[in-house]
Amino acid sequence: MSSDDRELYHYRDPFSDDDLPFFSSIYLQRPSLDDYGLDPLPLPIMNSVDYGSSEQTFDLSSLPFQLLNVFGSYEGEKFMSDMVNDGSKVIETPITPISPVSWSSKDVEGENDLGRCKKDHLKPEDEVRPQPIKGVEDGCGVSIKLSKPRKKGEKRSRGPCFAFITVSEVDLLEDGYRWRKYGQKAVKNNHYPRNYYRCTTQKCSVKKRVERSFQDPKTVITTYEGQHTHHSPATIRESLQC
DNA sequence: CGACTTTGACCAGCGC
DNA sequence: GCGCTGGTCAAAGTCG
Repeated sequence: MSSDDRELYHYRDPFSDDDLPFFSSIYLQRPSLDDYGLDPLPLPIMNSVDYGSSEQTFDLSSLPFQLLNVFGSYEGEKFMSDMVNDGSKVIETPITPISPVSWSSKDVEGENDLGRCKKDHLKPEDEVRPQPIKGVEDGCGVSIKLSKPRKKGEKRSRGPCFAFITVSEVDLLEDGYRWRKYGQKAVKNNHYPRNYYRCTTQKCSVKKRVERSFQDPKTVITTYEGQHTHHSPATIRESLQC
């Protein structure tokens, strides 16, 4: 990726605190857009991941940064929202072939460069232009609708999860929630350990895994699992100030 | 002293 | 069944 591209994908001004309430040295990028032959396009803002049949939403708007790529799963099936916004349309890209196994650590294992992972999964003709799948544009942002029936004999999923890639100096991105580290594990094919965090709020079972890419140490892969049963403490703080 | 991190042990799933 | 690997637990240590 060229330096110009990196500049394009900076989350606003990385050296200004004005629009970065939690950190100032992080920018997001499409890690492998070039691999698809896609041109850089204006950034969309994702509002939420809608878990479809469960009628539950993970509020992405609570994250203090824009998401460019979201990788996730629901009921054991993967999706990738490779958001391409041409000003009027948002195209979402399924990860194909859809795996019957849940998107747990095994799926991330050895795929620290998720861009390469996607390329491996996609046939050359698929790389030319993503195939649209269900998507909703609500005027000010984007939601991902997920409603996938579980196949018979499918391994039980631990629940909806999604991951996104950031380029960051720090492993643990400040997302407004409080996390307690409960484990660290060396993972295969990566000399950087994987860290396990749990939301510290009582009765909230959200977990996240954070690992640094072996191939690009600047890249941090954060995987969220579950849904918060409460509002972000940071959001509460902000509302109190208003 | 409470909250949090560290880290070795344990367990389960999976492939062979 | 066995070994490998990832995920979690829990005791001990650290920090404010």
